[in-house]
Amino acid sequence: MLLIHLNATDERPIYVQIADQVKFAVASGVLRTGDLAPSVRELSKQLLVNPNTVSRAYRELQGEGVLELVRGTGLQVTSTAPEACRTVRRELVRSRLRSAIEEARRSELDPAEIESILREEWAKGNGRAKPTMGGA
Amino acid sequence: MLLIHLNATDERPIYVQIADQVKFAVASGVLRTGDLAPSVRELSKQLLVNPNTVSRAYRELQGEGVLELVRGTGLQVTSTAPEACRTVRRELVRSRLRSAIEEARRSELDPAEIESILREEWAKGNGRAKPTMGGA
Amino acid sequence: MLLIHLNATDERPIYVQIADQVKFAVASGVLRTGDLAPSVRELSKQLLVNPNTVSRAYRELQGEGVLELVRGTGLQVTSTAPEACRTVRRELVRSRLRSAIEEARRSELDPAEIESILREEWAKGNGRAKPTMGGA
Amino acid sequence: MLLIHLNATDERPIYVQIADQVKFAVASGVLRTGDLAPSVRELSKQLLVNPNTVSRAYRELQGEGVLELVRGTGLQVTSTAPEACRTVRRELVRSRLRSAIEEARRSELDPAEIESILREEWAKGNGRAKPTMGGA
DNA sequence: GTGGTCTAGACCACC
DNA sequence: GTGGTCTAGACCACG
Repeated sequence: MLLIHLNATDERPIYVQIADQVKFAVASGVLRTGDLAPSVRELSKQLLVNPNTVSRAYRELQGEGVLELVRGTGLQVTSTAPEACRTVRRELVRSRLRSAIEEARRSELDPAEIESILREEWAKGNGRAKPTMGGA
Repeated sequence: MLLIHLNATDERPIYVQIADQVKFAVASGVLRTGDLAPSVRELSKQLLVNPNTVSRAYRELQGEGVLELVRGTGLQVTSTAPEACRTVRRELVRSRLRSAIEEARRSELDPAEIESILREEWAKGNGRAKPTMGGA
Repeated sequence: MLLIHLNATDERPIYVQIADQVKFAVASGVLRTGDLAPSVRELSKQLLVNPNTVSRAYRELQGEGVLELVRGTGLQVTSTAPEACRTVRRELVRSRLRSAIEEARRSELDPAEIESILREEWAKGNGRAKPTMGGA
Repeated sequence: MLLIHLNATDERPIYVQIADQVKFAVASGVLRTGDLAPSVRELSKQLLVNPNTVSRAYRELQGEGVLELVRGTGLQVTSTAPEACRTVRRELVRSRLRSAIEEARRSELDPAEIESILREEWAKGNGRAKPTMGGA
């Protein structure tokens, strides 16, 4: 079962958050070609969100060729989706990181300080096995 | 004289961009306690923006205690602003970076790959004088 | 349904009157946590006021944590609002009374006379059920 | 020498605060018929206020017959001023108290609570010799 | 349907 | 000159 977590403080539209997470699920193999996405009703109930919102997320995903409608059955992950989502995922991640970094630069905060923040935040979520960034 | 530059591609509202840049100016000492912010009319002319929009930015800044109204004179940088703006700036930068990094993790992209993206993007904007991140 | 009454003779801006009355409504339980404030358009129609004016009142209320935006739905009374509004109301009332009294004192009018004015004005609006102030 | 104290948090225009306090000074005998009001320059220096502001206060006072221009000398307290100011003072005090009380009522705060606030605030500034309000 | 943003322009009070 | 308030109305994103 697909787990999607909405972040109320996230300023991005809910439907974008949903669509992105579906893409992530496809990229990481949680959803595979031929799998059905959760029904609009089910997911909307689970997320306590208006069905229109889920619907819109799915519409976007159809537009991007990630899901396709199989009449009488539901929305199925396409055969091209996994590959595409892996690429998309990389670019999504990159673009968000880039824009955050760019904005940090625009703030005219001391670059050294930005870098130290970056290191701290990156280190935070890493188990002791992965403290590579920043080295020594 | 305070230089503010609007970025049309920036998705944030104009008034937020203005307010943030004023805060950054205060944080970096370009505007000091007691200085007057550029007048609403002047700044609106300079930015080719409606006076109401500038006004709104300034109102937010009053609400945050960065500016205070001196009747008939203009909006003055408060005595508490510089310190506050420095903190705010740091936290603003940190929180944006953090949320981008958190989402990257949620994407279940290989952490090593995230780290490499991070390094690349950070390196991009740095002159050759500052290639420290990532170390040796 | 929330009843708001604008007072043309009141020197305070319309948007402040609206915001205050919403706070009072929350304080007195007419609006409860989770309730939606009247929509901007609806209230603006009811009060014969520009939607922007209502909007501004609501924006202040968001800034004070009384209302929060539920995207596509409306503005909801927050969980912390009722308690906060009760406190705010009390302090608002107190501070207005205090400053009026302080100024009365600064006028060097005979204190006995001030007190008699106070009693008169307080008595004015009280039904016969509440003539307690000033004792006997 | 006339002591005037401006209250920055007071929302009333500065010129009104000045004019009112001059009237209070006349009412209480600090300034008497024939006395000269402090010069515009002197008072503006003392209050750290724009001379125009003092000027405007004096203009109002001339309009109300409290001061009159004696050419080459300054602004003199008129013969009718003391009597007039005593009346005006009473009405000023009353009207501010009244409007504060009216607003308290509009807040729908429990009247008993308003009354208790009123008593507290009134008691605050009274020496032990004058705890009359509210009786026992 | 909801609110948010922005423009244009009027009017006012204050200094 | 300064900012504040308000109106009128357009456009957009979200649900």
